[in-house]
Amino acid sequence: MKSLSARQQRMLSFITEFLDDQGYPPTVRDIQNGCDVSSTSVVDYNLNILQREGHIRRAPDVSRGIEILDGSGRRGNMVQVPLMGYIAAGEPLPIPSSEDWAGSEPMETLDVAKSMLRGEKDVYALRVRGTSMIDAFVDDGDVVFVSRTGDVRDGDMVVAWLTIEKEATLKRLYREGERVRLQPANSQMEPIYVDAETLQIQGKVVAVQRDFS
Amino acid sequence: MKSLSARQQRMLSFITEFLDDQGYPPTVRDIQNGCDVSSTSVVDYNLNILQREGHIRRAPDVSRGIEILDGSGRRGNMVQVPLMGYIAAGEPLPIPSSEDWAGSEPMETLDVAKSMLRGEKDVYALRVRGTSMIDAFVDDGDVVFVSRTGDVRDGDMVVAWLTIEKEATLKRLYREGERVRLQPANSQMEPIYVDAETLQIQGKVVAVQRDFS
DNA sequence: CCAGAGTCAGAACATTCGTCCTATAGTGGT
DNA sequence: ACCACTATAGGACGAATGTTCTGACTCTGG
Repeated sequence: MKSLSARQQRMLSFITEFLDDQGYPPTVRDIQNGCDVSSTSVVDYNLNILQREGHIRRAPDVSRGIEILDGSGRRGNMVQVPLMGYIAAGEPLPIPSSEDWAGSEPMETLDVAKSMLRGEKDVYALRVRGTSMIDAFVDDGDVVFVSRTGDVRDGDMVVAWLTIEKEATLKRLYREGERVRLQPANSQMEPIYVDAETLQIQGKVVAVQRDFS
Repeated sequence: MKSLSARQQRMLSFITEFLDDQGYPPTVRDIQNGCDVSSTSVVDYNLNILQREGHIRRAPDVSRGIEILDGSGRRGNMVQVPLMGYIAAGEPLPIPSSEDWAGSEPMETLDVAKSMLRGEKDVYALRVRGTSMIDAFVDDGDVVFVSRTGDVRDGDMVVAWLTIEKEATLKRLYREGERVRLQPANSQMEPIYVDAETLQIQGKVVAVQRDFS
């Protein structure tokens, strides 16, 4: 990939800014004016180079048919994740079944980059209340992102609901025959063992996020 | 704000999907075909309603001049944060001065939602190596987002470099006259006190993120 | 039943806009 | 000097596209 000329770099950043400002791409003549080019043919010429080098994609015969490929701040790279409620030891978990959730009212959502979700689908978020998740390095106020996927493998960090103790907790899960070993993320703490019957897995933890005010 | 007719809702979601797929907005005739409308004038008519109700913004006489206003998955809501390197106790910190950094090579970047950065500017990211940050609830492999802003107030979580011990650490900072109190986030651990001279503040911690593989 | 508002169809019109043709410099290689 | 290649201009053609005009259909309230 060759390096871009000054004019080409200027055009590329102009297109990006124009897109951020206006919400739609610029025309050839917009670029011509914005970058002090004296002819539309020069813009066309350099746009083709930008396309050849993989920076943009052009749709032929389509006005404003420019798509920016690099710089991943693109629209499709963001997802809105529903914040379903709180998770705390001793409190019942909001159990978001897919159907329930599809028809439910629009609730608070969090914007996150798709890359943060590791390609997991069907993700929701829970805010941690209290310091009961300390053994998973999760503090009061943190947000955990949970994937509802059924595919939970040994060693995954899961949201577990202990039906007897009536406690929600974040642990790494290992199936050991009849029983299940729940291993804290914090190596200084001991694992606990429970009967597989007394455990409900609410989902796999994909990411944790902590903000400071 | 009136509720939208079925056709208007269909048009709105069509525009959104078209934008995600193509990277640029649809034309009136694209919408006409995509939503099974028999005339461009009907599309124009309903687009004006969508604009009046605040869902889109139209630029007059501009092809594809449609900007989607609601739905926050918009391009401008994402930022690319440079991942500057590692932070670990005992290792020197990469010190990204603004000038240094502006001219430096393109490095790995992380996509994050703007909302996660709490409006902080001049943010970079560091990956935590080792378990030396446990007292800040930060584990090996976590990513911390740091704002280079000069505005650090008492109680803020900061990236501190102890020049004598040659250690990097994450602590809450309180200025107490000549000396500085560095308070771990973990309440079970004791604060440490250092001379203000032996401390370099590399920035304020804005957020922490942990991914599971 | 009628008036008026809201919605829709079809077509024509005037721009906007991508593309292409031609021409002029500059550069490096032979 | 000659040629190939790249970058730049100016302009013109034709397709793409927003806008507008006319007419019709439905529905509601009086």
